[in-house]
Order: sequence, then C-alpha cells, then structure tokens
Amino acid sequence: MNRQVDTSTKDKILRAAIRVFAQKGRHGTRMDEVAQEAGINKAMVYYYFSNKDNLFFEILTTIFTEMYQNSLHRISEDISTGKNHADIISNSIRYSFESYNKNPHYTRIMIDAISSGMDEIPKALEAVYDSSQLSPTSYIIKTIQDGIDKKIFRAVDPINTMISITGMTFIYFLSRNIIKFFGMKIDDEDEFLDNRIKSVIDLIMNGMLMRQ
Amino acid sequence: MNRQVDTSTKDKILRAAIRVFAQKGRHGTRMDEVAQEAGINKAMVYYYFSNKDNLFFEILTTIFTEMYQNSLHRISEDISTGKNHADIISNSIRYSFESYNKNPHYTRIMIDAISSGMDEIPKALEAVYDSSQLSPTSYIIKTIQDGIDKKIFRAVDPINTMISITGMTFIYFLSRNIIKFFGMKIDDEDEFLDNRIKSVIDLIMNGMLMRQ
DNA sequence: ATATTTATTAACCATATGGTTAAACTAGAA
DNA sequence: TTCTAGTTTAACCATATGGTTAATAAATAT
Repeated sequence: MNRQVDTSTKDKILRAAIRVFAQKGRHGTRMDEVAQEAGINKAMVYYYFSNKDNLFFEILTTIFTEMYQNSLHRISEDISTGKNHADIISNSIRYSFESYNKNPHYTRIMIDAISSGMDEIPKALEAVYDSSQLSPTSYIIKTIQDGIDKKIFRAVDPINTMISITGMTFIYFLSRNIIKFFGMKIDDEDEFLDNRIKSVIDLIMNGMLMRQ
Repeated sequence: MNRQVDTSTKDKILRAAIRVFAQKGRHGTRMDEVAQEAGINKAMVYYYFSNKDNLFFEILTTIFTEMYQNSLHRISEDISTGKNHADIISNSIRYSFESYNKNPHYTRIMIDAISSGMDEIPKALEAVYDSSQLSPTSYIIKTIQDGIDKKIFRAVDPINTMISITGMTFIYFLSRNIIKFFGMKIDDEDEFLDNRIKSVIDLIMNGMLMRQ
C-alpha cells in the first residue's frame, strides 16, 4: 500500500528538493544544493522542472497528495462503516494531527506557499483532487451539516467550524516553539501531542462553559 | 493617545520598511526599494539598522508592540471593571480579531518570522514585554484558570485552550483566500468577519454538541 | 572659530545564484 | 549500423543584490 520508490532521476530530484525546501525554506533553497542533495547535475533539475517556482509547485502537489490521501481514506471509511457523527469529526481531527505529525517539516513548505500569496495553493489542491469534489474538508463539512440536521450538533456554522478546526490543528505545527511562548514546558513530546489532540476535540465538542 | 508621528530618518525608514516587507515578503524585499520608499539613501538604512536581518527584527518588535499594546489595555480594563469570565474571554477574542483586522498586512511579516525558524519571535516578544510578565496571553490564561476554579468553565486545559483560540484567530488572517478554498464566497467583507468572530466565540464557549 | 561627532551621499563591489548552452552519451528503433 | 529521441554533463553567464567606503555636509561641543 505504500508509494513505491521511484528511482528515476525526476523522482530523485523531487525527493531531494522536498528535503532541502523543508529545511532551508523557499528562498533559502539553492538550486545547486538541490542538485547536490539529489546527486545529479544541476541542469537536470531544470531539464525536468524548468525553474525554481515550478519545482516548488510540484513539491506542493506532492506533499498535499501524501498528506490528504491518507486522511481521506480513513474519513471515508469511518463514514461508510456508519460511525456516529461526533466520532467522525473527532477522528478526522486525530487523522489530521497524525498526518501533520508524520511530516512536521512539511509545515515549512506550506508556510512558504501561504507566504507567497495565496495563488499556488488552490492550484495545487486542484491538481490533487482533480475536478472530483472529494476532499477531507468537504466530507467533514457535510458531516457537520448532517449532524445539525439530525439535532446531534448545535446549529454552528459548518464552514466556520471547519476553518476553526484547521486553525487549531495547524497552529500546533506552525512551530513547536510556540509552546514555549505560551509558557509550557514539554517533557514528553508524544504525550504533549496526545494531550493537544484530546484538548482540541474536547473544546470543539463541549466548549468551555460549564453545562448546567 | 495616538503614537505621535516621528519624522526622524530612522522612523521614516522603519515605516517604509514595514510597508515593503509586508507587501514583498522578507526575501522578496530589496534594500534598495526600502530606501527608495523612504526617500533616503540606501546607506542610511545600514547606518541605522546595520543589516537586513536586524531591520526585520526591529520591524517585528514594532508591529508586536502596536498590535498587543491595544489588546492589553482593553483586556486589563475588562478585568478591572469586574466583567464576568465568559465576557472577558469573548471580548479578548474580539479584540484580537480587531487588532489583526486593523493591519491585515502585518500577517505576512509574522508568517515570515515564523517561517524563518522560531528564534526571532520570542526575542521580539521579550523586547516588547520587557521582563514584565504582562501579556494578553497571560491575562487570558489566568482568567481561564480562575473561571475553572469558580466552576464557571469546565476543566479545560488553559494553555491548550489559549493555543486553540490563537489558531482560530490567526488562520483567518493567514489568508483571506483560504475562504475560497473552503468553498465560501464573500459578498460583504465586514459581515463575514463579524460572522467569523461570533462563530469562534460560540464554538469556544458552547462547543458543537447539542446540550441535553 | 575650531574641533568633533553625527548624518548623508554617490559611487562601488564581491559574489552568490538562477538559469543556459552546446556538446556528448545512451538506448532503443529501423 | 545508423538514426533518432531522450539523458546527462561541465562550463558558462548575466545580473541582481546585500553590503561597503570614502568623502562631504550639518550639528554640536569647546
């Protein structure tokens, strides 16, 4: 079930580029370094990817595919096995965290995409979900709406709720160091992540206010 | 009560630099352009700010000061006038949105700071709240904890809740276009923001689940 | 008046870096 | 064995760009 390793030059370049871009950032990345990391001649990078911007774009589609493919499968499985609405949402949050956690360094690449003005991301996503309307996001929004219709959820705004969930997940990976800023010390990384996931799910489901 | 306009060369450079960095991004910014925008000789930029990184750092402390000063005052006023816990939190969310909304282009600068590895932000914040422990963040965390003690709030994790609030606020400003990605169309910007604020407060306070 | 410190300018510069090119090598087709 | 299309290489290159410098002007101190 794993992506089979493509040993072609093009793939070698792409993999190397992901490593370098994730570590050095979009503008910190040197095309020479990408070539060196891939163990090939720099001209090959241009041969297969035309230029730096295009290389970045192909990286984007690659990591989006990797990250969302996995979530998508698991969410749609939860839905088709008839899990209840709250569990579908809770699990999707869990999947999302796990997805980010598997490749935390991808965050940097996404940040760079966001930072460059929001032109590339929609295009990259389009390339990932080519014309099909299936995305983890749309699944969740539909589940929220359905849960509202069935009086399981309060009449929240589904899209705004989705945006909130995304924000709560994403900010954690924006930087681990943000935690320091909030005055928290981490003894055990895994435990902290686990706690964060539970905390997000609890807040999303129950809110802060004490129930009377 | 407004910051008085400083017409000194140093300030002219700083203001111009904020404009250029916000628009072009950290690495897209050319020192020549900063000088031109400020209407002074490039050497002056180096005279007052040594180098590009240091200029960026001073920009960071400047915008942090601007953004948080305002929130800080309003939150501490709410606390001292004895507002109830839920209102203090709700208002702080509102202030935070308003603060971002006043200078939405600052987001790009913050993104660039985050993207450059999380070294500068803590230092910049330190410079802002010099050694005093007063920050909007700490006020809110304390209010949450106090609300829990008084059985007004459920036993949520205060710091994780704070992180969540920050994420929900910040992601909105990451990019307006993110909304397109979520399949929403905006007729009225102000109305949409207003809706977003209400939606976040509602979710934070009440959660999704229907109360029995 | 004079010395000294601070502010400002125009002209320079080193070099890093994205991108090119022309030639050579390979492998499969005819 | 030749032809052709796809790969790969080493050597180049143009130039954008962060940063410098040396000379000068303006304040400020003595």
